[in-house]
Parts: sequence; structure tokens; C-alpha cells
Amino acid sequence: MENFSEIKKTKIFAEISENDMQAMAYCLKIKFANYNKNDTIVSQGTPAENVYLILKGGAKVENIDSRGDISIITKLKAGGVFRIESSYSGEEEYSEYLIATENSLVMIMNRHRLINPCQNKCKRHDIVVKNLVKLIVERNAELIEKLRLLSKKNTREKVLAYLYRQSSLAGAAYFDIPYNKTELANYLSVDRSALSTVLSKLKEEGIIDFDKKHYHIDINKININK
Amino acid sequence: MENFSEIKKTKIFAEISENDMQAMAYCLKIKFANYNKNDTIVSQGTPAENVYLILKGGAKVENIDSRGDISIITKLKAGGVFRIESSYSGEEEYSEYLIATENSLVMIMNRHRLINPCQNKCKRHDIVVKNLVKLIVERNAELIEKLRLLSKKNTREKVLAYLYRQSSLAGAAYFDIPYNKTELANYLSVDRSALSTVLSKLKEEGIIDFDKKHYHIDINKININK
DNA sequence: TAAATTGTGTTGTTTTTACAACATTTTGAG
DNA sequence: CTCAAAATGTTGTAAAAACAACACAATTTA
Repeated sequence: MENFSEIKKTKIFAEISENDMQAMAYCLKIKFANYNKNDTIVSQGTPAENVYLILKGGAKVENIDSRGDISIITKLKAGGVFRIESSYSGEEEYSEYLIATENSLVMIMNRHRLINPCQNKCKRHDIVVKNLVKLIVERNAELIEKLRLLSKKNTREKVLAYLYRQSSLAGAAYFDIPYNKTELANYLSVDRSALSTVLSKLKEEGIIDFDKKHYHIDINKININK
Repeated sequence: MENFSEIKKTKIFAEISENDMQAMAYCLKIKFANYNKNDTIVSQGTPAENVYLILKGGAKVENIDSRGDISIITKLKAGGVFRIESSYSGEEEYSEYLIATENSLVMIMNRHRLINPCQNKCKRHDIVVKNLVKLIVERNAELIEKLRLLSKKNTREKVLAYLYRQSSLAGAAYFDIPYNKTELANYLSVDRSALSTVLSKLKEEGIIDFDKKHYHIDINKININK
């Protein structure tokens, strides 16, 4: 099957055989599309019909509010799914937009079919639904984590909480983050130059160090200069 | 069955008959507990084993960070479920705590049993699991909504976005919110007195009006004085 | 590789916030 | 109903953030 080598690497279809995937393709109204870097894959406000699975490349999910402020919701790598929760929700239009951050291959599936695939109650559908729910719950945990960040009352706390978290996830004091400074500012919902100032201050204090997207955090110093 | 009249009012067990509920009680290790106002129902940091369904009364979900700052996550009414997503996630301990805001009756269920109830693959379990997923997705939408609020860059925008949303949900320019001023400040992660100042200013400008938990918002004026 | 675009750090100014302290008002318990 | 506790609005001050403008560095792309 077309692109199956990528499909089987994703969490949502991990345990599905090529034959089963073939069978589901029609059922889920699967389509494939290629996008160039910076292409808009989904616009904010368009009717929510599909779920988008990144097979190759990467994309970022953003939201623009009535004031024109952009807020980065998250970044998706291969295997990531855009609006996965929309499969179960009744949302009528996408409240976010999706932009390719690299040249990408995307698999597009009908969101209704995904949870109620077809008449044949075959086992593969159960697996997909179960994986889907697992992904939604993971997304939920991510959202809670981000809420915890944004609840911090100043930029310094936000940055430290974010970096500490990334360090924990990486299991090391040295780690890479997926955002450049401008994007990090958007992600944390703070002004870019203010973020830059805070980062410089933290570096000067020896609490963190960074170069490009590569960071180091000295955990022992976090609580000392609070 | 004990408390069945309350149970059948909840979204999660809505379509379940009394007999089926009876049968599930053992399976889900159901227990009931009464709490007085301000009682702690679940402490932050305790091992995550159960899911808590409010049958009567109400409760609030809060989080306290390492700095001691309290942040109100949400308020639950009858039918609300605490840590519903924990049933599917691998979290080891509760990262939030739950406090009764009124005298409350709570149903406690084993989180693992809830999604993998028992050997008998009876239909009622499917229904519960489906409802569970629906609730998780709703929770997901709530989280996204709150993220949108906290992404606003100042208190005024946060307040207006919050009130506008509540007004939309109520379908009216006059509406009640579940929070008093102190709680609203925690919910929006801003200083209470700063919130008070902003609210007073908005009232003075004629954009909003309020008394206790009752609010009015003049939608036409929101974008004019931005 | 050169030119254009994007990213980054810095600085000064203005606005907003947090913080603290206080006087009232409201609420709730006994 | 009374009294203590909690909530609320206000104010002044200090800290922090947003904003804007700029120089330079890094990255793209033609």
C-alpha cells in the first residue's frame, strides 16, 4: 500500500497490518497530500471534516485571535495528528490552523469514519479507536501541562518551568527544544524581546545556557534565586 | 440501588439501567462518600487509583505549585468527574486536588476497572466507555478554551474573553458565573486586586456591569475601546 | 555566492501587573 | 442576631511586561 512504511510508524496505526490498512483506506476516505514548507495545510475557520496525520515532515498548530495575536499551540512531528479530538467533538470549524514547517506528507482521514468506520465490526477498527482515545488522552495531558505553564505569573517562571519540563522529558540537563526564540515567545504567550531579556538574565546568572535550540539547565540553581 | 436517582442523572451513566448499574457496582469497585463543605476529597500527590463522580453538591479542582500559588482549574457540579482522563493515562499520582464547595455526595470508582470493567463483554460497559471518551473530549475542549484565555496578554483581555465566552454559553448578555472575585482571579491566574481594578475600570467604561456573581456584558462595546 | 529575509539581543519608554496595606461590606457560624 | 472571618474595592509603589526601534547574525533562496 502507498506510504504504508510511514503509516505503520505512527501510534494510531501501529498494530495495523498492510492488508487491514488497505481495507480501511476506503472506509476512512483516506487521501494523501504533499505540502511545501510554510504551506497552509488547514486554515482557521474552515469546516471541520477531517483529521490530519503527519506522515513525513512536520507542522505547527497556531491560533490567531481577534486582536491579531498569534499563539503557537504545538508542533507536530511525523505521527502527530491535527485536531484528533475533533473526531469525537461536535466542533463545526477548525479553531486553529496548521502550517507545514518542512516539506511534508500528510494523510487525511474523514473524522466521522474514524470513530464509526464501517458496518463490518472488524477488530482493526477497535484497535484504531483505542489508539485514538489514547492519543486524545495524551493530548489532554499536554494541554494540562501547558496550562500549568501559562498559569505562572511571570515570564521567568514560565521559561524555567518550560525548560525544566523539557529537561525532565529528555532525562538530561542538556536538551533540544522544537522552538526558536520567536516561536518560544509565542508558545509561552509572552513578548519576544521580553523573553530574550529574561533568557539573557538567566544565562548571566548561570542558571541556564543555550545556543540556538540547544539548552542546558542547572537544576540545583533553580530554587536558589527565586 | 443506593443513590441510583442521582447516578442516572449523570452523563456517564445516563443510559444505564438500575439493574445494569447494580451489576457494575462490584465491577467498578464503587464506593460512596459524603463530604462537608471545604472538606478535601482528594489531596494533591496521592496515588491515582480512582475517578470521582460528584452525585450531589459541587467541588473545585485546584493546583498548588512549588511557589505556593493556587490556581483554580475548574469547578465541578453534580455529574462532574474528577480526573476523568486519568482512567486512560498512566499518571501515578494526582497533580491536582479536589475540595467540596458544598456538602456533597461523591461516587468513587476504580479507574482501571472503568475502562476494562470485567470479563463479561456486556453492552453496558461499551456504553460507559463511550460516554467516558465523550467526557474526556469535552474536557479537552474546556482545556483548549482556558488556554485561549490564558494566552491573552493582559488582564483586561482575559476578563473580557472570559465574560464574553460565559455570555455566549448562557446565550444572553446577563449571566452568572461560578466564581467569586477571588476565585476568578485564581482561575485567570492574575492578582486579585489587579483584577478588581480592571473590573472597576470596565464597569466605569460601561462595558460590563456586575453584582456578586451576576454579570452583564455589552458586546457592542467590546471592540471599540480596545 | 550575493542579496533578501528572518531571527536575535539590547535598550529606552510606557503600560500593566504584582504586591502590600487598608477600610468596608458581605457572609456564615453559632 | 451577633461576631468573626472572608471577600471586595481602592490606592500607592515597585517590579515586570509590552512595545518599538535598532544593529547585527544567521539562514534562505534566487
